[in-house]
Amino acid sequence: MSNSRAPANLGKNDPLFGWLPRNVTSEQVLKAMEGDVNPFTKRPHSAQYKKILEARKKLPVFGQMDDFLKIFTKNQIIVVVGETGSGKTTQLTTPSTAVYRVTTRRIPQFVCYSDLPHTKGKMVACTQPRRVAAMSVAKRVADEMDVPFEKQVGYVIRFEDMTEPGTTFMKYMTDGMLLREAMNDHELSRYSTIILDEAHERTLATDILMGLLKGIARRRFDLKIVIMSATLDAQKFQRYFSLEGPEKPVPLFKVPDRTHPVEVLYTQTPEPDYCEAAIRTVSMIHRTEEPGDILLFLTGEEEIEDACRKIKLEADDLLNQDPDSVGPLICIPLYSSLPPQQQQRIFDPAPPPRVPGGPPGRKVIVSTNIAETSLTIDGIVYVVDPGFFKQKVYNPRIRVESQLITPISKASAQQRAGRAGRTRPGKCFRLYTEKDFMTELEEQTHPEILRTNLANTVLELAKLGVKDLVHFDYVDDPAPESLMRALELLNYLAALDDEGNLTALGSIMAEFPLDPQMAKMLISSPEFRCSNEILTIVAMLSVPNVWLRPPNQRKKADAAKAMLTLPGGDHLTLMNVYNSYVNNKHDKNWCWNNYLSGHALMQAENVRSQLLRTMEWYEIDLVTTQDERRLWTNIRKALVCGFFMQVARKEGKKNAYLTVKDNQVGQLHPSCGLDTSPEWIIFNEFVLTTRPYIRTVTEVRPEWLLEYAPNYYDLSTFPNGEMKRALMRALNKRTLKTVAGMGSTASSSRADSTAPPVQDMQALNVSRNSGHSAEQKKKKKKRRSRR
DNA sequence: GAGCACTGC
Repeated sequence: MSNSRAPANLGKNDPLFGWLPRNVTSEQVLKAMEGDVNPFTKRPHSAQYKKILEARKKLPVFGQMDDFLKIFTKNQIIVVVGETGSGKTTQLTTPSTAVYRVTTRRIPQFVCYSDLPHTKGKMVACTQPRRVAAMSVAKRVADEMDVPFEKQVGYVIRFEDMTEPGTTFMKYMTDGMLLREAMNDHELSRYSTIILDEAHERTLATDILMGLLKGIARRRFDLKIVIMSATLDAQKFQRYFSLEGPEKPVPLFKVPDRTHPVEVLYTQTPEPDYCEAAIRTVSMIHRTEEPGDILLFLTGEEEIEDACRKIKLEADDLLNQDPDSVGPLICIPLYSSLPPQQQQRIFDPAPPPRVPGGPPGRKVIVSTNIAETSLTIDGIVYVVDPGFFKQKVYNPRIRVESQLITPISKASAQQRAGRAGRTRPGKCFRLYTEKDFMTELEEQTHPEILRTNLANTVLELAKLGVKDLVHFDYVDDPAPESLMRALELLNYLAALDDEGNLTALGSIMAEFPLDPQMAKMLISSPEFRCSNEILTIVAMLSVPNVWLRPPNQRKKADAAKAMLTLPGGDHLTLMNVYNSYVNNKHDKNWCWNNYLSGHALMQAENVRSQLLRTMEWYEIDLVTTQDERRLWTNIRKALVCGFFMQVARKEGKKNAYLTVKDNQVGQLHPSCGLDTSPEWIIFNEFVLTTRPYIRTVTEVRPEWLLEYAPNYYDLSTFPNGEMKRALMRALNKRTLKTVAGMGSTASSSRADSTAPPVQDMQALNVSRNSGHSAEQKKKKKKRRSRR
């Protein structure tokens, strides 16, 4: 075991070195905590720390730390739950002045005092599902341990590595980040203990990490694992992590989470319209309940904005009618696509009384699920819970993801209610009956792995060295159809060979933080001499929508968008927007005047430079063709290399398109910037909203499909129909051209190989397709005449 | 002629 990462100032004679980390007792930890010198920095404890320590000493809660250390030292894997209480109320046990409560937050610190990762050149990792949590918790823990932030205690999230190699031993990180590390270090050998926090959220990354860690634990006896979760899942994890079989569950440590009691009220009868009922309830609280802020949960942007308007109207009416008994009210919307500055408004104080001594004001926050876990707002006393949220569901049969408004789970309902009791006792109004709560709501929200497209995950698993994806030890097995769809896609992309093994190309694809289609397109793009452009397009496709469309300025916003739109296709328009943004020196005012989200564009720039670093690492050239006439054609060919499975052909009239092989009918989305409706298109998304829509589209030529995706467009296996006939016509045209003297090229030989290795892609020849430019000119002329 | 729940790499 190497000590190279241990701080240099730690000598062999250090008393800490003599500790047996696995047998540490609470007395030893207390001694270390109370000593003059901080054992982690070797510097004197700060005055502030000593003051806190004095207060701690008065509290008889150290017994729990002892219990934890006993369990932790004796076992390789344990589950820790924070009991949020159940049933109608939660108990208030100790006053909130308690300085050294044992909470789930403190567990990683106890782990450090016991594990002493810095003495053996290792680290303790603690994962979080969200970036903000990783950052803020790391900061707090550094303070509590009396060590400098971003030194001994640091964090790693995408774009930000706030750790110091050799010094940091307590590392907070997002779950996705640890998964990335595992791709290149399958044993996670840098860590002596790994803590998975918020495991009950069951994010895709946490689920995969759980499977990996269980495997690593069998090989690395020196690795300890702590799973932290809400109560409801505990038994499941205890059984899952048992290396000796589910009848011998791993030990559980319970931490009481202290919050204020929340009174939960149900409606007597079901509410037919939850939005209307929600507004009515907020109004009722405002009229009849004690002062205190309100949090209302709705499902999406439109609902929220609408509710805010109505609540404000009603409250203003009330204020005018009866200024002596009700105070003023502000209503603040909260959802993730709001610019950060507007999100900050939730921390504004409630408005003051209209006249001195009059009834106090009230703040109402109308929010999506974001306020359920990601953002905490102090001062909330009333929660209004209609019982719904929007959930992503994936249909592997037609390969479509959509958002559905669905009832929440009991666990979610409990979490929402808890938001009312953070500062003082509160009330939660559930807009459904108690009977429905008991009988209709599921215990838990379905884990993400059951509801999502697994293409990315399967590629990650392959890169993680998992040989048998179907029999991998999942906490919950994903749907076999989803796995099959993912394997199929990755095979067509040549990331996996016919035996399901990772190819050289697939290995590089996995290194990019992108969907496999986009990674493939980016890696292929130098062959078309347009990697510079594809890089931009990929970055733009990786960030949220850049187009702003404020409800009262839609026409202006649409006009601004039209100015930046290129008729060639939405992908080209995205590139144009990015280039204009850069040419205008990243000016926020320029963004604002053009109804563009400066925030999203900044993100795109960030993503672009991150991807560029990966490209450089793998020596993928950044090039732009000198022949401008061909640039757009080449970009579209590169699109085909990644997205050949997302192609549709025009069918009949009215902009209806039929997707290749999946046979789904969809319309061009109204946001689409094409000025014609071409026969063949390639699309980025097929979305199911009020109708099936095809979004972000660009015209392609059928002969490119045959040429760059010969396996998928193998006409001998293609289902009969108009689509096949159209492709046959294209094939015949191409054969004629080839015979006419362009000479045989790599494409004909490639048609038979299943998974072209990376170097084979060098064989793609760009110079062959000059024949199309004449056709395109004709088309342009046609377009112009129609205007 | 319409939306984008929320994360994460």
